Amino acid sequence: MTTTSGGLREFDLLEQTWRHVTPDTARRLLIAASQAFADRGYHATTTRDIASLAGMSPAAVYIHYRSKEELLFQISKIGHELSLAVLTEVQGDDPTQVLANAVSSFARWHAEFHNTARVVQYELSALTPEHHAEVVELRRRIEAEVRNVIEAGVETGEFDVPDLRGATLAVLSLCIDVARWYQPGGKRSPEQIGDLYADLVLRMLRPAA
Amino acid sequence: MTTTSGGLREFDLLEQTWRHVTPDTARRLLIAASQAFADRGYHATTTRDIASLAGMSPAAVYIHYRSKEELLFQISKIGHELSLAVLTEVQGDDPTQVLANAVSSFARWHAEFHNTARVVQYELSALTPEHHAEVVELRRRIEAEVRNVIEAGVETGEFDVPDLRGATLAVLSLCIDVARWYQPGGKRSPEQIGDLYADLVLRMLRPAA
DNA sequence: GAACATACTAAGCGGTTGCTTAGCCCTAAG
DNA sequence: CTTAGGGCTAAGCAACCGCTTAGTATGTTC
Repeated sequence: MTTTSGGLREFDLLEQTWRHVTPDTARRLLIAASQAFADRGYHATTTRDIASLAGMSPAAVYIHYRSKEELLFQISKIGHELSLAVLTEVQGDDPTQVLANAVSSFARWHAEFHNTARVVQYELSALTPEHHAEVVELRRRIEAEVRNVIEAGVETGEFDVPDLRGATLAVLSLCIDVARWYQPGGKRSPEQIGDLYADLVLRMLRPAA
Repeated sequence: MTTTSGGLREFDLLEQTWRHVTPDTARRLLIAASQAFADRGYHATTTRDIASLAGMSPAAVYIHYRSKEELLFQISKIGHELSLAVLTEVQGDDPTQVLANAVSSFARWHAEFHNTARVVQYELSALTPEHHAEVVELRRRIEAEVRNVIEAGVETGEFDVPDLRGATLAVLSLCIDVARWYQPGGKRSPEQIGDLYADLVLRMLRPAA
């Protein structure tokens, strides 16, 4: 049973994202770090902030993670994998349905899990070159997933796009940017944002009259 | 005469944005700061980085600016004003033309001046509450400018949108996110991005067949 | 040429950073 | 009861942070 209180609801969503991380203390540190990184940014967050949010001493961080950057990498990697999974799990009878579900789910994910999404989308440059490369490969697969759905719709004649890669870029960009402007207390729920965006994207790709 | 070399071309664009700032040294510091803030982020940039990029000693910063945050505020304020001006200067015979020009120019600005645009879009939370409020007012005017154009098109029947504020949000979001993914060496020029996006947005808002 | 103003630098201050060290507490096997 | 080991903390280290102070070089005014 989840509560409806703002702060606790936020915490529940973070718990949901990181539920597979063990042991318990390592998970609490990841949750604290993703909260802090999303709120203040990676560089503005101190290891003392993270430890304090997790209710521990500053030194406790280094029992479970080698460095502050390793904490960022875990969040970024798992976050990318989750957002990719959201896309690969999408179903539908035809490209129109599949794309509508993909956009709806992907945009909704960036709203609902905007904390994780912000770290995923805006802290790439703080990763070490090796970790950055690993994450870029996941991003390539996310882009390919969306491009393939649009391409399938072009082949059936359901979509009409002048520039496949350009359209893919725009669709992804639209969904990703939700993480920037979304606010939990706002007038649109994550579900409503997903519906709105699925509709707008289908309008954008439909053939002319 | 501008050079075609990457690094110098970038510097020319920054010069163009800040050409009204005087004295000379204050402008050089602003250019250095916007370069560094865009590349590494505000919090990851030190005042020594900025001074060094401007070819001066760390103390020189404080002759022209009260603090590092004041440097950020100047960049953010002027940047917001410039991007608002891009929208207000747009012309056209009908809402369709005006919106196409607005989207084309606004998206193009976020590509061409992606350095400034990144500071404008991603460092809001590093401003003091007073400076933040001042900049939020400019953002409100930017949103209103786009919303009014779309509304005008809905009234003439040129556009068909199920949700005016939702459509405005999506159009703005699309253009703003250009600053995140644009890379100077990429295969699309700022002009091409502007054209692509104007086309996609008009497709999104056109009435059904 | 004396007096002043402006633009800058060298040096450094107090505080904070990521991270380490040394040791304590608790559990559990021998 | 002893001993070993993992999880944690108190204390602190070296480096770095934003910013200040004291002083120097240069040009201008009378």
